[in-house]
Amino acid sequence: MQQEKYPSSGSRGEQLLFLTDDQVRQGIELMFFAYRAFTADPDRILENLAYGRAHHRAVHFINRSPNLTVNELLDILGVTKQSLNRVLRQLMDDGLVNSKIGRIDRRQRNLTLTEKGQAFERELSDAQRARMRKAYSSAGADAVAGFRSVLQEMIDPETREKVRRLMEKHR
Amino acid sequence: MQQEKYPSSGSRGEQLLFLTDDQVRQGIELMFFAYRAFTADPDRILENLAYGRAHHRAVHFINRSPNLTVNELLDILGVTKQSLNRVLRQLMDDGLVNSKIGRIDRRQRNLTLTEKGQAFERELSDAQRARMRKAYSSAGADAVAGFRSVLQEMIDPETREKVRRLMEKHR
DNA sequence: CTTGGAAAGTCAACAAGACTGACATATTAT
DNA sequence: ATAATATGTCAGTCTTGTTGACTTTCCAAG
Repeated sequence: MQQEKYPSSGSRGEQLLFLTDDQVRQGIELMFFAYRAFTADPDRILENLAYGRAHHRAVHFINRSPNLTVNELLDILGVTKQSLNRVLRQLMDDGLVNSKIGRIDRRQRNLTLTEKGQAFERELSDAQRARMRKAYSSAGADAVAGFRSVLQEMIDPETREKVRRLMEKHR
Repeated sequence: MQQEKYPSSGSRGEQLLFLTDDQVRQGIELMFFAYRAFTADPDRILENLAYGRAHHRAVHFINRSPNLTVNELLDILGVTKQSLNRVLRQLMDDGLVNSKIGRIDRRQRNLTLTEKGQAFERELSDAQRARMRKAYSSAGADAVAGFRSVLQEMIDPETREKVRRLMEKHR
């Protein structure tokens, strides 16, 4: 969280300054504080509605990829079906999510948001996007490219690939 | 998670392209997946030891700022004292954390890690730092600067200032 | 010097959201 | 016909957060 210090020398050490334990530790702390800020706005909305982060995540990805199946959503979220089922049950009971039997494979359930669900999603993501957009524009386009690149590299290649495939499937 | 598309035109719209909803949504998803990856390595170690993320966080900040008080730690972590107390109790009972009565204000408790606690902290942070360092070196110094800058901007100014003060107090 | 309030600790009850394990049902694939 | 898959559900556990109530210790201002 401290101010970064750029040395003026042209030594080889300078090239790797961003890899010192101290720099890396600062990155770790930034991730902690930034993630908390990142979830703060939707959390505030959710706590008035008897929903939690789990509902937000489900709604986000159903909105993003309409008609995705339960298994695909499980894969994205990385939780157990029992855990997800509780959340989906509530969302369906409250009329935010629809579940249709699959056309091709009738065992599957294709999930979509109802209009009410879409409004809910928009309310949450508007709050979250506002913060993100502000951070983006304060930091500038080059910083955003760097931000994205470091986060990408942090994700395991298998996860990255798995998510990439799912995202393009539901174009 | 999709590939970024840079337009070749020089229009004014280009300047703000990275602020489209789609770009911002991709950033949001990156935060989600990257944070999960970010905590995965320490989580794996913790689950064999009957500890959780809360213990990791406490140990991290006690290591980072030896002799910080319970109140300061509460402020950093943003949880209730009851929640933190349970965690600290376990860590003290297990001989990882020491609590000394404050010199100036005897109501305060100054927290430090025992040698055992330091070893524990190192085990966890080595795992986490390895991923971070790898992401940093793959992405490069410029990307790291951008990464840090965007995360900084995402944090509320008050939090940023609060943490900055604490960090420099325990230099 | 007393008293008010801050810092810390503790107890109890509760909830969200994760987990495991077991089992049921429908449907598809072999 | 049988095996495997996709989904749903019941029951129980764990971590980590919450509130509320209460005590002890201690500093500082009246």
